[in-house]
Amino acid sequence: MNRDSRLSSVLHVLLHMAHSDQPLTSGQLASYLSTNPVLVRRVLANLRELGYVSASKGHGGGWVISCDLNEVTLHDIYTAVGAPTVFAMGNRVEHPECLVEQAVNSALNEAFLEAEALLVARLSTISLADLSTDFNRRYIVQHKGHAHV
Amino acid sequence: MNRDSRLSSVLHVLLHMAHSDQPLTSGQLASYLSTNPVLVRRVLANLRELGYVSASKGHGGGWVISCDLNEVTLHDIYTAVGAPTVFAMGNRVEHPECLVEQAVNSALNEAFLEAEALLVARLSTISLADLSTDFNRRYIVQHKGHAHV
DNA sequence: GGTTCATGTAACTAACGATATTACATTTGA
DNA sequence: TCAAATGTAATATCGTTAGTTACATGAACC
Repeated sequence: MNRDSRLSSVLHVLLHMAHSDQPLTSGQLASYLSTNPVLVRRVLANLRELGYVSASKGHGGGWVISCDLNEVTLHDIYTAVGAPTVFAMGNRVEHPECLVEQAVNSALNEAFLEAEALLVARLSTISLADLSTDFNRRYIVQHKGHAHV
Repeated sequence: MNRDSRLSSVLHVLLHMAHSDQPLTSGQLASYLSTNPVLVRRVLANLRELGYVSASKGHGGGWVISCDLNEVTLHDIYTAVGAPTVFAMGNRVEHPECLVEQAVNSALNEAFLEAEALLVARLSTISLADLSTDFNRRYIVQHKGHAHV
């Protein structure tokens, strides 16, 4: 199956933007992801409409974060990129009159909805600032005590 | 995304088999799913290799359940059909050296693994017999008290 | 024995969605 | 004015599930 990596991608570039003191172009961000600048502009366009980032054109332009990292959670970003389908599995076409299918779908749906609720709850507890803190911790470890600005 | 419905499908036909007193052909089972007999044979072949069902050829042949409904859980069936990918989302190609990606992937992976663990736990608590019981309950409700055999 | 009905399985096609690419208009700053 | 950047549409690529066709094999019934 072709897994949707937009959430992972956009978090990746957001964190790069959070640790840059100047705008980053879609070309630079794309190189971090080993992908195409158009994809970056496309996925960041969703965040721009919600005010999480802003873009400027022309020389010295690019993308900057325009929100409080403490206020935005991974669930907010998940929603911003279009709340992609969580599960790669699902029911077949519904045949509402088939009692067998009703019994099966009822059991599966309950299990999937519980798992999705837990996932959403977890994503809601993690802010972009938490990710940034974790990055700084990793940076300090790798550079033996010298903190990243 | 193209959602995998093999688990749902196979549970559906298993329950039909559980409530039939004679073998059901792949053609009959396919009509319950509005699909093709070959697909049914393909997905049931996995269960046959594990002894959950057995098939007989020729006149009067078809598929029957050959396991104890109380002993087999939805997780067993999930495993039998190949343990399909649970989530439709995932990380991009890994760049192990990028600390930003490490921080993002760490947070996402933890959330996804927790949700998957809950899903597996739920599927493990539901037996085929539970589904059968639920079907009978629905049957009685619809037929105003006359139980299905 | 021969016919019919069923599974077993390989090979191929179709459909779908995420990703990737190309192209070009628009805006901005030096 | 020119170069650099976004904005966006149109299109191609790729991988996976689902669906189809074809045919070999085996079993039951006459």
